[in-house]
Amino acid sequence: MQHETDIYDSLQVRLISAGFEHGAKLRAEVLREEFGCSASTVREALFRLSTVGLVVFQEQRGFRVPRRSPEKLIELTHLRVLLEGEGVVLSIRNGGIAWEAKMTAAHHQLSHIEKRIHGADDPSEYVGIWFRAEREFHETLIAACGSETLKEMHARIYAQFRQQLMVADRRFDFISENIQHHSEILAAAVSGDEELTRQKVHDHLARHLTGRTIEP
Amino acid sequence: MQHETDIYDSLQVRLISAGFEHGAKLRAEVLREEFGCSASTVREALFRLSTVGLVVFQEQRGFRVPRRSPEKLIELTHLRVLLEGEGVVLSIRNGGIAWEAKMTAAHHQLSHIEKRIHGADDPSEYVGIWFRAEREFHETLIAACGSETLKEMHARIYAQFRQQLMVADRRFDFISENIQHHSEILAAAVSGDEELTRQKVHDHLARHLTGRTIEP
DNA sequence: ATTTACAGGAATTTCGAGATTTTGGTATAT
DNA sequence: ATATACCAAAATCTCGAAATTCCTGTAAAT
Repeated sequence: MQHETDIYDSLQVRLISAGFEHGAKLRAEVLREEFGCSASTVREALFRLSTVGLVVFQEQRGFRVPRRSPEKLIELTHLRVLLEGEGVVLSIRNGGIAWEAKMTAAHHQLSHIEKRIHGADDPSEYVGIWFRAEREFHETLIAACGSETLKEMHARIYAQFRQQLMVADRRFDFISENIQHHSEILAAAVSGDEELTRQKVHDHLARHLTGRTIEP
Repeated sequence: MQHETDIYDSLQVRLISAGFEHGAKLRAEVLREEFGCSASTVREALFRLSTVGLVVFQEQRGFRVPRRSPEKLIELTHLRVLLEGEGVVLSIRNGGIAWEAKMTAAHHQLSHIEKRIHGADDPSEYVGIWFRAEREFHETLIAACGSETLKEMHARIYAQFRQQLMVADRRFDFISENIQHHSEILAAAVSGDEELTRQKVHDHLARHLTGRTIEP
C-alpha cells in the first residue's frame, strides 16, 4: 500500500530529475491516477513540497513546477558555497580518519563514473547514476560537520539547485573540468587545509555564479 | 472565512511564541474546533509546518511540537551566525543609504523598547512587542543582501531558534547586555566595516553556543 | 475595435465519514 | 515477577463528493 510519504518521495525525485517540465502545472486530480490514490493525498504531498521550494503554491490556483530563473540559480549556488564551505571545514575538524575514508570512497565511485562518461558516445544513459554519485560526494563532504540542521538545509538547497539545472547540461560538456575539480576538493580535504578546501568548493561551483549558465 | 493559509499563519505564531508546550501533541481533531474548520484542513497546515521544522511529524502517530534540545539550539545559532553574517556583509555592500536608514529606524524602535524593559517591574507584558522588534531588527540586517533565498532560509532558522527559546528568558536578564550588542552591530554596519560587523553579530549570539543556555 | 458583463465549465478547497493503525489495559502463560 | 497475546478505544489516514472559486469564451455596450 502506498503511503503519503512514498508519494512525497516519488514526486521529489521526479521534480529534481526532469520528470516534469519547468513551469508545468501539477494537478492533483491528474497525478491521482498515477499513484492510484485520492486527490487529497497528492495534495498533501504537494503542499509539503511547496514549503521545501520544489513546488510553487498559489492560493486558489494550484501547484506548479518553479520556472527556471538565472537569479535563483545564482542565489542557490551562493548558499551552496556558504553551506558546503562551512560544512566541509567542520568535517575536516571533526571527521577524523573515518570521514576521510568515506570521502575517498565517494570520490572513487564518482570519478569512476565521470571517466566513463568522459569517453562515452552517448552520455545520456549515465544521467541517473551520475546524479546519485555526485550528490553522494557532496553530501559526504559535509557528513561529519556535526550539525543535522546544516545537513538538512543543504539537502534542500541542493535539491532546488538540481531542479534549476534539470534539463540543462545533459551533454556533460563540463565533465572533464569536473573530474579535475572533484579530485582537487578531495586532495585539499584530506590534507586538512581548511581554507584551501573552502576555496576549491567555491571554484567548483563558480561557473553557476555568472548568470550565463543555462540556455536550452 | 478562514483559509488554510490563515490557519497555517496562526499556528506558526503560536508555535514560536509559547502558544504550546514543548513536546505537546497537536491533534487535528482538537484544533479543528478552535479554527472552526475540518480536521483535514488543520492536517494540511500541520504538514506544511512539519517541513519547515516547527512541527514534528511521525507516520501514523501524528504531530508534535519539537522537544527542547540544547544541541539543536547550538546548531540553529551556528546557522544564524553564518547566514546573518553573510547577509549583513552583502547588505553593507549593496544596501546604500536607504538600507542604512532602515537599519537605524529598526534599531531606534528596538532600543526604545529594550530600554523600557530594562526599567520595568514586570517585563513580561513586553514579550510580544519585543519579539516583533527584535525580529524586525535582525531581518533588516540582511534585508539588502539581494538574495530572497537567503532571506527565506534565515526566516526559517530564526523561527526555529525562537521556538527553542519559547518560554526561556522571560525575565529578560540579558536585556542590558542586549542593548549594548544591538548598538554595536548598528554602529559597525553603518561604518561599513564588514568583518567587524560579522564579528559583532557572532558575539551577540555567542551566549547560545555554549550548550548551557536554557534550564526552565 | 475595445471594453465590460455574464454565463458555463473546469479546477480548487473543504468536509465528514469509513478504513486502517496505534495505544493502553487485561488476561494468560512462562 | 516478567513476558506475551489479545481486545477495545482512540487516533490517524484515506477517500470521494459537495461547496467554492477561478477561468474561458461569448455577447452586449461603449
